[in-house]
Amino acid sequence: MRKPGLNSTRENILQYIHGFIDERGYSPTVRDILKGCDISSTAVVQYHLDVLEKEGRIHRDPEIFRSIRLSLKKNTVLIPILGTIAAGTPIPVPNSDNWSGQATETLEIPQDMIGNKSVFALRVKGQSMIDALIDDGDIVLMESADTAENGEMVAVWLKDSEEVTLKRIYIETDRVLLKPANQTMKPIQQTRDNVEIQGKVVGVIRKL
Amino acid sequence: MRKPGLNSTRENILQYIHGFIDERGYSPTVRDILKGCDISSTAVVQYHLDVLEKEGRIHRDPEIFRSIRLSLKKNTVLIPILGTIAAGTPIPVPNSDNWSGQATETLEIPQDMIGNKSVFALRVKGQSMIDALIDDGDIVLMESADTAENGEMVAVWLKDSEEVTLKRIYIETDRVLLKPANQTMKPIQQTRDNVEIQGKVVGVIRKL
DNA sequence: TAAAATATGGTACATTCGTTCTATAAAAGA
DNA sequence: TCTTTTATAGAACGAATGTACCATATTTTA
Repeated sequence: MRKPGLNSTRENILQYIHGFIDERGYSPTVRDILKGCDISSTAVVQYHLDVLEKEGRIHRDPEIFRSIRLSLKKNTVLIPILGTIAAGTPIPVPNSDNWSGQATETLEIPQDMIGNKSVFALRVKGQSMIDALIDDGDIVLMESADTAENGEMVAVWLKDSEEVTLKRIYIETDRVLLKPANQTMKPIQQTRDNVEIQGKVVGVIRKL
Repeated sequence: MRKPGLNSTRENILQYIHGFIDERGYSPTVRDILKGCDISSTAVVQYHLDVLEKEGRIHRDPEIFRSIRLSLKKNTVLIPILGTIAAGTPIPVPNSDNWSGQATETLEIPQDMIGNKSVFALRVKGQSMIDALIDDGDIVLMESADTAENGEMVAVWLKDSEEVTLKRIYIETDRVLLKPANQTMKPIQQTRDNVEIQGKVVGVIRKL
């Protein structure tokens, strides 16, 4: 067989459909694909479309012209707003159960803001994050994680004071430095076993 | 003539097309519209489609089935990032000339973040806006305006110090109060003729 | 190597569907 | 009222297009 997923005719067709829709705003016909992919018979196109549909990568409606739809997402993504974060609140970690469509509220954001990462959103309540330049009512986009690179903005759970706060993290050998985003404010020190990373902050959205 | 824009056949058609695309993912044919809008001749549909296209509300490609596209925006909008704002920089006000496609960079944001307002974006340089919880690199969404309601976040040009700053504005009889978004910081007073409103801030986006 | 699965080609039918032509009615402007 | 514009109607032509049938090549599996 040909290269499993790469340069095969079928991947070409898929890519062609994608580009066609992108450019023209509607789907190509069998014969558009035929020309666009240098195929010499409509039956071949039909054959590959049948396979692609069985694989769930496209949808078609029988006997309806230009009805091909890609199963790909668009360039915007629906993010579930899982809840509220405030000082003293642990972050509700999303698991595959409570995830699907059950978030009472969602937020549509451009896909390039989050890349491929699995992201959820939290509404910030109160001014407790204000030293990270995050105000009451702001929405933070979070990626769940329990580790982080130095300098990343993370949500950390401080065990002794029992609160969550957003800070830039710098892990050193014997301690952890938590710096507010606001450079005029001083970093705080924590012992390594007192901080528990809950997630990385990948974005902030403020509607006024 | 019928009600100018409301319940006319043409508006029905437009709404039907919108719903059809939303639901099926491709455009209706002339005959789909015929059935969906209780019209008894394809020529009538054709006639209204011709008018709609002349009005610029739809696009079609001749002799291509299901090629109707709505001129409506999707639920995301491309915002031009017109430039950079920093302390001391006046805001470049967009006029119809420099607007079209010439902004070197654009930002795709959800349409419900700005409603119907005409909005542009500025990248914030430096920490000069940090007391308004706006950091270096943040993008502010602005609506040009030279007046504002009390309590709105506005970009104001301070004549004496020759700088732009983002603050909440409260106009009183004899003076203007400018409050940072950060409630722990004190407001500053200005005489009314020293402040010049450049625009309203309608959103903040921070990518991390 | 034989058989089965997968991929490619050629052709043609039947429907779908954009378009056009003509006629008539209703509304607006003069 | 007469004319012009706008809207509705019926029908039909012909091109666009999904689909089916058959044959053949290529690759995989046994």
